[in-house]
Amino acid sequence: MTEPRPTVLVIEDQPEIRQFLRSSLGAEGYRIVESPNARRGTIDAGMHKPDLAIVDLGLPDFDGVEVIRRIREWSHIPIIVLSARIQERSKIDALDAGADDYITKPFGVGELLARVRVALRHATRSASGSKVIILGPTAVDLEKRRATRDGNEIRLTPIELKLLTCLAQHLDMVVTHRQLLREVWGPSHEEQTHYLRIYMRQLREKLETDPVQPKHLLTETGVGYRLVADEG
Amino acid sequence: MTEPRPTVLVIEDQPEIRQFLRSSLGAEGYRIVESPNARRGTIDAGMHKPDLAIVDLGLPDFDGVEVIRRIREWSHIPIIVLSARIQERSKIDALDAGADDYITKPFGVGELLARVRVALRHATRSASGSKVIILGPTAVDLEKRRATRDGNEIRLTPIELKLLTCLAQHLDMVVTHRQLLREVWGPSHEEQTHYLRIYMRQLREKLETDPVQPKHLLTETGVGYRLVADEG
DNA sequence: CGTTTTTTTACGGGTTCTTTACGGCGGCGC
DNA sequence: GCGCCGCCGTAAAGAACCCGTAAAAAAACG
Repeated sequence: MTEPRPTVLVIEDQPEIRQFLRSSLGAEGYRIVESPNARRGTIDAGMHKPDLAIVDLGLPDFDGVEVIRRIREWSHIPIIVLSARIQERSKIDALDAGADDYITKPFGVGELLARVRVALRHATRSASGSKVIILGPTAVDLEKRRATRDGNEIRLTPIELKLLTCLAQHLDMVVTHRQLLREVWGPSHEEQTHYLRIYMRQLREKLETDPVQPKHLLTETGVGYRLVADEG
Repeated sequence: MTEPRPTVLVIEDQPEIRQFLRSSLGAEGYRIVESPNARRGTIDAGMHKPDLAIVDLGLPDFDGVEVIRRIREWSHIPIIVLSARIQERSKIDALDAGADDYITKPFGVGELLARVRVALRHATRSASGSKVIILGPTAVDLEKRRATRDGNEIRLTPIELKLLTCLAQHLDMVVTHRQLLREVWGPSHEEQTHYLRIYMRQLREKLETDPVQPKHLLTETGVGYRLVADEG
């Protein structure tokens, strides 16, 4: 809207993938800044102040997770992680470190652009929104701790609300199991992922039209959960 | 409106955020006073007598919650808390200490200005206008410390009135157990939640049409209570 | 001294949280 | 292809917690 050309920083060592990203994103009108390694990446992030960063995890000099940590020390821009299937573990580490989303190689143009759009939209939305999220027939006001469905009030327990808040703060983005458990139950319960299964079901029961095929409270197998809201 | 230029005190250590606040609020015509740390912040608050204070929780010298306590010792100006911590814990602490609102980083201009407006409006209203709350058949005038039901006066004990006032100051919002106990009985009685149960029942008996199914004095299980008034 | 108000004590019922158990689905190795 | 295993969803029951209610004792008040 107001921004004519969002700037995307790409931190990636493999030339072919850089080429691919450059042409895909360039065709959509994004301005691209490329960094071939982690060191340059952190520097370029500070210099160019991009609107979005795409970071490969397998970098030659040091780990992509470290790049994310350093960027997160001073900036809240959305970060999308690029990972091979083998790096399942470090993918989750990256999300825990502050990344917002991930794409598993190999990937296509469509998926890439979709996630980039979502990430940028999230940035502008979280910047200028009152904290009311619309999920189909239900609306949740996190400030007032109240939820309505088709106009009628529905009751949310403290834990349900904490979970929802945590997911809403990373709207449209992935939140890992560890993150959720740490925020809601505390660091000592980081391993008890079955809590999440139970409460996600309850939340779906209360919020979703069809709890069996959720449209908003989505599960990212092996990683965490994602809350997708409607346009306001 | 009547005030030409409300003064906003910003207590924040990070220069970028100070810059952001200065430009955002300055463009709206507010006068800005900036303090880089907690110590200066409490001093500046006393010197400049601002109409509103924005306080970061993560300050270098001592905690933002402490700043709030010190300001609250002598002033009732609205205080908005700024924090990167998502934890529910510090949020509750800040509100308990006397903060009025809470913004989680990152945030945008729109959200900031909206909250500032709300806070200032709240302040001028509670300062000037005679505050009368309508709860179905009963009306409560907090200024005159009187309540009527269907026109006849009903007697409220001092504690009942304090509780009602405390809830009314955060109309439509949840007030935590601790907050209520602290305001009414003092900090040393923060644990005795059974006081609340007893007095809430008494209040409902006097105010509600059907005390068993309250329409205005609502309980938020595990958190606190909420007062909902009718539209005026 | 009598009345009003506050504090103390006790109990029952309801909600919420935790624990435990089972079945389905998909990947992965054999 | 087949069975194993990890991950997820579902269900239900037990425990823990919170809330409302009642009533008596203590304190404050005039």
